[in-house]
Amino acid sequence: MLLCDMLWAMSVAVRLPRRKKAASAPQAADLLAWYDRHRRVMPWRARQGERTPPYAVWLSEIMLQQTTVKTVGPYFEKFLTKWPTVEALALASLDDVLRAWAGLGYYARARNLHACARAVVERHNGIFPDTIEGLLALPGIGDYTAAAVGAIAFDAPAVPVDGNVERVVTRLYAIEEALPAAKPKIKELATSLLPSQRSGDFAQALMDLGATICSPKRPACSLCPWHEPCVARAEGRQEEFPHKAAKKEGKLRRGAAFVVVRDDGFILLRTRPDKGLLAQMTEVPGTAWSHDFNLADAEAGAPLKAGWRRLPGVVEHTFTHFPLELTVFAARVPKSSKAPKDMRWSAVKDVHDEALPTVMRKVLAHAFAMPAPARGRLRKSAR
DNA sequence: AAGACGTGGAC
DNA sequence: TGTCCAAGTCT
Repeated sequence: MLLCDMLWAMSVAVRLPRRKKAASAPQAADLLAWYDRHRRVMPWRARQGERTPPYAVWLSEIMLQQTTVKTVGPYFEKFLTKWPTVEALALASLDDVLRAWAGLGYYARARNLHACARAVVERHNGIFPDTIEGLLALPGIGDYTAAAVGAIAFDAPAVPVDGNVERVVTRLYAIEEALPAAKPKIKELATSLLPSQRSGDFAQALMDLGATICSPKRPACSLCPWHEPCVARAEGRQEEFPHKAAKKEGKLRRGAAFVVVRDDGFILLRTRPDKGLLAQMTEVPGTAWSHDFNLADAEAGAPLKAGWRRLPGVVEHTFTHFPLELTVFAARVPKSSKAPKDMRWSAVKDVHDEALPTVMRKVLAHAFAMPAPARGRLRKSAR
């Protein structure tokens, strides 16, 4: 009797503070336990308890910027095979790196990747710096990547805040402020959850959680290790977060592209300017891409005199900030034809080795009536 | 500090 | 089909 009273009193004393159902603080341990059971397997991710070398962590993180895990996979393998060390990559030519990167997008990453490899070799004796500040000073490494490489490669106490982490944290705390203004607050809250050990696992766990459970649509809250402390979930508003500032859409631009084939099977190519869109990538000659492009004037922009014929349809491509429609002209010229200034002939059979961005691969596919790199982007008939 | 900077996949 | 978005950085 007395014992029962005591136990009852104790349980009340213990439970009362939680009675409010106020969300308890999220525990890193719960996330890490979930991660230990559900961590995804990826080419750059070491087995449990092991650590990926800094070079591989860095390479994967650069490739993963705004790019899906699935897309990155083959590129990561290719780069690691071709250039197994940062020294090897530093020794490569920029053109070789751009050609290997072609198709991945955001080509400034490839130029910075190359510059960063050289900086690590020249300024750090080939050893990646193990501090956030040291990493931040390298080209192509910003807030996110410095924290990611620091945490994953060196277990530095940092939390990388990417789209996944933004989603997880804004839901966890029901942050009403919109992105990107809420970024500092998110970073602060995420850091407050960081455990004293296993920074790298914590970072990857956060991202895995965002990628698999705490997804943009239909998050699987019932499977979430942070189900209980999640404020958005408690309010049934998990899909509302994160709030984002509205983005405006770009205006359509049009232009013409010229595919000229020499009788012996070479096509005319050139290299784009050092700066700006698709900088230093390869393209077929073409007009400027403008809002007021006039098809009637297109042939005036042709690289050389030839019997141009306009191909039916257009090539459609959408960049991050504007959609593009390219009308393609084709011609055949004799073997004796000279390449105009700043242009060169390239064998059709080797053209896939060129640093051709996807939009240019679409143009060539259109001209040669071959399958386009991306399905469903070609309009066959247009008139 | 807002805009430039690619691409492919999911729904 | 169109829209969103994916491990962002640089200027």
